[in-house]
Amino acid sequence: MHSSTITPIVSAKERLLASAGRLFHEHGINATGIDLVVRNAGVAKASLYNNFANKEALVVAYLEQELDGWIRNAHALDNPLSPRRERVAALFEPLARSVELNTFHGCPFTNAVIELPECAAVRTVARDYRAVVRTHLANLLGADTISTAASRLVLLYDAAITAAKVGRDAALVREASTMAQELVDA
Amino acid sequence: MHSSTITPIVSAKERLLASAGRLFHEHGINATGIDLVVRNAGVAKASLYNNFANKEALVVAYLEQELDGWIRNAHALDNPLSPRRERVAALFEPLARSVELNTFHGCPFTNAVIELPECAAVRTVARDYRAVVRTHLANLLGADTISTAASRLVLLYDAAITAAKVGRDAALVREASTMAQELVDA
DNA sequence: CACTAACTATACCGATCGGTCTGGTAATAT
DNA sequence: ATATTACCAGACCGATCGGTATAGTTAGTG
Repeated sequence: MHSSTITPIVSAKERLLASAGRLFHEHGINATGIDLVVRNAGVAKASLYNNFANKEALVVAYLEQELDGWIRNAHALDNPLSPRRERVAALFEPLARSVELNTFHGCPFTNAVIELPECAAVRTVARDYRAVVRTHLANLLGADTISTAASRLVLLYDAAITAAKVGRDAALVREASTMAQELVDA
Repeated sequence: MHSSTITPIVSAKERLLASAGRLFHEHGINATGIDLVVRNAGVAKASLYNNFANKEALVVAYLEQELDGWIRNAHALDNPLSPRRERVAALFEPLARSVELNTFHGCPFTNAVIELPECAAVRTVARDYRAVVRTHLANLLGADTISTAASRLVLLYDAAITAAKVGRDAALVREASTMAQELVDA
């Protein structure tokens, strides 16, 4: 097989995921109807249901895409040769910036858990995401990582996101960054 | 005037707010339809629209009620004569407990901001809430409060809530509590 | 060529949403 | 006695939701 059909330059599935990624993240999952996702993707409604069982499956695929994006972004921002405090700052500073630009729409996983509190599949991806963040932050601390320190970094990252989303306070985000930097330097 | 009508033991408005408080908080705002709120309150639908302009007004009233509740609860938990670290613990520990009991449904204000991201009135109450929390935590730090320390306590409280809601991790909530206790003791 | 597979376009479905309207009851105020 | 006020019960409305069905198009494959 390996892509037997040439089909459009990008497949309907890819267009749908791109559309869902934009709309779900910017306007929320419940506020984004299937029809809008389809129209925005420039795709037929049937193509959605050929590629995804239902809206929930699309949401899960969207979240998995976001998780993948988080990982790639975190690696792109990270320079393992830099001092630890700079590696921390590189992770937090874009958050503060997007608050200032009013482009921050919250953590996709937190948002999804709150919007669909009874959806087990959403909780699963959210759990995966949190494990990934924890691992990334632990690596950043180095081989001598104490479990407690990694937990504290996770908490500060959580805090920064809430300060950004609900508080819309870039200074508060930077204060969280400062705390995290103090932590990794200790 | 001052309560000229004796009417039912509790007014329709009170019953509606009690119903909305339970349902919005436990199942989410968007997932809770008007009809359910009305039925659960044991009240006529018209009574809802006699007391509130629309669902959004009911949501705002619900949030104002939650803010009032937060303040009263915070004062009830707080003993100004206790050491600072104990006063901090008293605020965080119930959070950890409710995670263990699986009764934690998240911060009503954060949830509302995420569920209704374009509702200005919701953002206003959320802002009020955050100001109240900050003031309470600053008082807890004492008269010699540095602004930075109060910000850090706010961040740790935000962190504990996310750890509780998304992570469902009571240990993580207690780690946030420990960080906050270290902060107020310094 | 015939076949299949992915796709588009759109009509349609039942359910549910927020909100309105009608009509009736009970108690207070004048 | 009569208005007024607060309430209840429930039919009803248009809009929108997630999801299905129909029918036709396009392009690569044996």
